[in-house]
Amino acid sequence: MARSKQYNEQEVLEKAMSLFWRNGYENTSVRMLEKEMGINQFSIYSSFGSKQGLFLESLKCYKSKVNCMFEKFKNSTNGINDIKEFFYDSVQIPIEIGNYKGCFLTNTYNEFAEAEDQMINTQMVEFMDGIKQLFIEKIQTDKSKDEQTVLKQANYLLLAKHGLAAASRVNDKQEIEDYIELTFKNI
Amino acid sequence: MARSKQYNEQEVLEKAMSLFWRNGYENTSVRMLEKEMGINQFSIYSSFGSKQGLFLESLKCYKSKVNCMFEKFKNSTNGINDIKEFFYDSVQIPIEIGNYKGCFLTNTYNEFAEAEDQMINTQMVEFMDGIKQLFIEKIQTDKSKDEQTVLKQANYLLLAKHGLAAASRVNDKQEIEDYIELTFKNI
DNA sequence: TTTAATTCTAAGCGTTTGCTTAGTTTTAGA
DNA sequence: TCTAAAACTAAGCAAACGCTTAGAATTAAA
Repeated sequence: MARSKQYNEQEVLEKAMSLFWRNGYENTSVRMLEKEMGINQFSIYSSFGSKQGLFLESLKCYKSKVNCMFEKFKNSTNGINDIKEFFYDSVQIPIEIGNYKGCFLTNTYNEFAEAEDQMINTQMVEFMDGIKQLFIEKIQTDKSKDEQTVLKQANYLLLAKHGLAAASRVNDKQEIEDYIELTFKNI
Repeated sequence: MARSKQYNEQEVLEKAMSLFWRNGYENTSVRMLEKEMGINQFSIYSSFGSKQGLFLESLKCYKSKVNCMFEKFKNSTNGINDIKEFFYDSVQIPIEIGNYKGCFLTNTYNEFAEAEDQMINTQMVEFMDGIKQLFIEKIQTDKSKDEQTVLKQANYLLLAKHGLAAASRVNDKQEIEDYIELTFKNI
């Protein structure tokens, strides 16, 4: 009936993700994506609809890659210590996946912090709220803490996690480790 | 001999600064600057040379605006407590100056974190190194701390300050306050 | 009042952006 | 083998980008 695709959508999507991860959304042009993905603009648009569509798929692709980390985090039962482990993982795992610095999701959160893109903003807020909720649950396992303390600490750790993701793009391993250790001394 | 300028360079520079502050470098076009500054592109280029030249002047302009905060920080003599006060000021002062969220310099640091712009990168590294050095001096006023502890804590606070600046663009006053208080709890 | 230096306006330069489309090639079913 | 649907190539679209320039308007010194 018809010709079949000469590329694998998952494969080219991973290449797109890697490029978006390195450069961010605005600093990645469709021409750059063509080269990285090894397919023509027509193919990009027929498979993913638009640059934004491709970006959203790239975010999903990244999420599934780091999902094991979230699962480990959810399923552990050591309260605050799980959060600390999660901090270490969230620096290490992205390096293992793509050898790129920083978390693709948090980089995106920063890039779109005050932009008006509704689709991407929704994804980001969901992501951050999800993490915050997990933090709250972990902190609550210490029954001696009242509700206000739990919320304050969850909020503190969320901002610290956010700062960590920014730092992991620039700072070295030792600096990152010192930062995490001192962050949890305050809890 | 010749016609005189119909605008004040300092006045239009402050308007440019305000626009760059709100939108960042890449998301501010020369057309937008024209409107905000109220002068023609020709005038922008004859006064500031290039978009980058105008941006560098805007950074300088911002620096001079927040200089009082740095002076207060340098001249205080309460060690760690000065740093905490500096954290509070660095959230509050930018709001007082321009009613915009976040620190223009740190926003810029983030935007150019992995860019190749030499001029702007130099300015940013200088800025961050300056703050780090001040942190070290403040922490050293506690003679009980050995050199390694001083450096670790300085590094920790620098990353925290960085995270704070990002957070101040998004989070509310109470969240910011909780964050600062917990950051200094065990220092 | 003339003159020449400078500022101003506004059009337009070449390049890059995201995206589309005309036209060719491939390929599975009739 | 023929046909039609899908995938491909490559050229090109309008808009926006940073920046320049031709020419008119202004103004202080001669």
